[in-house]
Amino acid sequence: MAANPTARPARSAGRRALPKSEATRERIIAAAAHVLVERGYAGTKLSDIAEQAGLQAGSLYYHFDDRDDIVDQVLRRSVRGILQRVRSAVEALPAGARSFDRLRAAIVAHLEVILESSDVSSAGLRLMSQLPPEIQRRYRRIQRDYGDYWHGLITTAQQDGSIRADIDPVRLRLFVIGQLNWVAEWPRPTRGPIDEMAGDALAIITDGIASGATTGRSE
Amino acid sequence: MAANPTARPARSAGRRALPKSEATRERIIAAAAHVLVERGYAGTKLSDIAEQAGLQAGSLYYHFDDRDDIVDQVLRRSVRGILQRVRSAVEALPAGARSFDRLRAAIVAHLEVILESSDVSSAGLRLMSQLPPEIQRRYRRIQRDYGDYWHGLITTAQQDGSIRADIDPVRLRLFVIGQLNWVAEWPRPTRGPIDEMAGDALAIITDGIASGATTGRSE
DNA sequence: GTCTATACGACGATAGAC
DNA sequence: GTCTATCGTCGTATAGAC
Repeated sequence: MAANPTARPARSAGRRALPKSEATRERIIAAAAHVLVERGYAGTKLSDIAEQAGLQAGSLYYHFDDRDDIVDQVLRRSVRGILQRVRSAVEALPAGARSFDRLRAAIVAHLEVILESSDVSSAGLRLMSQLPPEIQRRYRRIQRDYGDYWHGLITTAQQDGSIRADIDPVRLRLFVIGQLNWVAEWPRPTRGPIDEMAGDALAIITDGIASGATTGRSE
Repeated sequence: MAANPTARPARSAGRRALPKSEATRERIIAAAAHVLVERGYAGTKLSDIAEQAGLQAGSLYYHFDDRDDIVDQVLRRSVRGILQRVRSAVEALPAGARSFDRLRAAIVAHLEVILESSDVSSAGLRLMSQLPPEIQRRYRRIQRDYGDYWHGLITTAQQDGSIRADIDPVRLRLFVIGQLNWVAEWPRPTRGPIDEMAGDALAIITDGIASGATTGRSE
């Protein structure tokens, strides 16, 4: 609504052809994600975003319509980014990979994203509940896509018998993803190297915490 | 700091002897918890709390010093309540209960609290990250007690071999509790009856999602 | 594109009537 | 105890200089 960049960057040959402002736009989004995760939706002030991005509060309005517009962009990239990462991790597997391994790859990828860029990516996961209904609506659509993707992985694995089928696939998914998502809330000191964390998570999720046979599933 | 109830309620015989105002104080705390969970820390306005509690914003100051005082009370009760519930659930077991069963009882109790009073109880769990450092500090002490209690349950079970010992007890705890905590974020429709939810959670946590032997722990 | 200055509204907190 | 003002502060958003 504000910007009207009549001309794209003069030379598109260089290395990437970034419209001059597009770059700071990204900086702002990254900054906003950081503040959002730390302060929550309502606690995110434009002045904080601006400071984090290295400019003045008023300048934000050159790049975005208003506060919610910024939030919107963050959320959109958040889940979209995770979906891409997870999907490409799964598709990177050899052609005939077993459904169980595809699920494992998804689990690891999901956790990796959270641990790596805990800002931009995990923002969407944690803010959902406190968002104003309107934003929540728009955003839920994107998140549903992600849920659907997982749903496919899980039901497939259940059908070919590689994972237990006695639990509703939706709940199973929510329990598993939830366990991973909560890692974003862990105090930094308790976290370990990504590969260790992934290994532990996988071990618990696939095999459980019971040692060997002690189980006792029937109660 | 404001109130100075010179006289306790005249008759203490009745049924409970509630200092007249003590009752509304509780209403306010419950209301605040509700708003906090829905809007986040910064998004919680006094006017919302007041409305939810059935009085005017200004009236809140008769019962509390300021906004943060209210938040403080909510958080304090939140984790304190969960600890009590979980502890009493564990202690309700027969004297010589196996460590594994004690852990199971804790898992179920923790989940139950979240599912029942998703407001007051889960408030503390979800707000931690977005709280201003000062409040966070005071509050972390209480939460540490809760973590310690779990730590005891887990290390004991690891030592007597009833649960796997190849995963750091702290991480094991965080993964398990995290999985349960995230249930508070589930959309209502996806949740089921408490006992079903508890059964599923227990099954996944203890036995994992892999079907029988397919495991593949080594990678 | 980014700045400074400012208008405007919203919310926390206080004062005093009832 | 709870209400109805009201003040002061802070944050969003706009305007206009650079």
